[in-house]
Amino acid sequence: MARPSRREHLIETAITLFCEHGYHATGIDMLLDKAGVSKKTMYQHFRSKEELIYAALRQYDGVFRNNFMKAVEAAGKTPEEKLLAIFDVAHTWFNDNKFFGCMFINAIGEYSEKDSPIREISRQFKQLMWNYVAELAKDANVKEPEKLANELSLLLEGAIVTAQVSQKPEAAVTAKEIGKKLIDDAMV
Amino acid sequence: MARPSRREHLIETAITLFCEHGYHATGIDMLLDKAGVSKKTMYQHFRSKEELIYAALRQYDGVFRNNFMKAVEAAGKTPEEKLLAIFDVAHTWFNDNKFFGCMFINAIGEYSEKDSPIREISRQFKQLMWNYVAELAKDANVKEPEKLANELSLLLEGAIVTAQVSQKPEAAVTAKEIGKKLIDDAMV
DNA sequence: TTATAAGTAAACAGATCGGTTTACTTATAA
DNA sequence: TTATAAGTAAACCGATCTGTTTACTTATAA
Repeated sequence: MARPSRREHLIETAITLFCEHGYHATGIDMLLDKAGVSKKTMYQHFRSKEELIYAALRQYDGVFRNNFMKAVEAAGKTPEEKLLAIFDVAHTWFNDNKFFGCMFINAIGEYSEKDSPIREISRQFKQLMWNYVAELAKDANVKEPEKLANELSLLLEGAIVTAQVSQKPEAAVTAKEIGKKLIDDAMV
Repeated sequence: MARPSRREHLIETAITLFCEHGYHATGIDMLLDKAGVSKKTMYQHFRSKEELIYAALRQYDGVFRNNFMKAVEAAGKTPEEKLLAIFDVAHTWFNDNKFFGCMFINAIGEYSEKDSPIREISRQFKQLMWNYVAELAKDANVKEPEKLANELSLLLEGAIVTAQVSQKPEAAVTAKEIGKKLIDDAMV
């Protein structure tokens, strides 16, 4: 038994290393050493490194969005508050010393082939995040919820990259201020 | 002679490949094959692959900012127009079929060590871009030019990543609309 | 008890990595 | 003409890459 545990642990380790060092730079040997799992076991669970990358991205997709949404719901009561809380949650994220930017943005940088499954997963993740923002916007009864979702999503991306590249976690505050203006403008 | 030509050509090739495939995924052999330059010659010009990466980033830093600023100046007369033109220039960039996101953002994703020279060059590039936006903002006599520079820079980052990951070059339009609001609000 | 499934450690494979060296070929300028 | 600098092609190096295989060790459940 103990089957789910091994697989899970490999994915967890993979997420950690891919986040910090990137995908090509993370070797299988290093990963297995860190995970304390033998090579045979890994290749029993995943057919290739790419399969492990897919699994890691898929797992992270679910976990991240779940945590993110929970944190947003916890931080705001009304839909408007929740929309703004997005940036507070992001701020907390940026200040984590294990913050290395968005795993999916980083993945796209290393896999540029247009039909790559890795790109597809990343695109889907962003779509699902957008869906969530759009839902909140609809709940808030704003004029054009999808437009507002576009705007707030773009602000979030900008904050993530600014926090990552320019080492400015306070980019979340800038994004929040802009977001507040846009939400106010969009309120009926 | 012909010395500058070889070095330049290696850097040009490096920029192209690093942009499209990333840094770790681009092997020296592949690069040299594409450049039509022998290995010995390359290692005569650059002490290591990392040195070539530095040189490529530095070159791209200069060229990109020069082209970007020229395009912005050409597209707008008044400082306000120029501030908005940033997003038009970005839009054109996003629609280039050789658009693979920002070279520096992608670099950060592969090199996470805090004191890495690659990170430093990338941080500097973003700083210099910010400086330019801040200059334009000052010329436009807005209330808080540096705050506006923070905001517009963040919007630009957001647009770049959205165009790259979600394959939506029209993110530039979204960013421009938000930018217009912020500029208008900041006008004295 | 014993068959089975899942694990480990480690050798191995072939390719590729970054980087060096050797032998030969230009081109140029004194 | 000839010394020099810069180039090429290709062999070579040790390390590392992804992935496979072998031999042995658990743990579990019939």
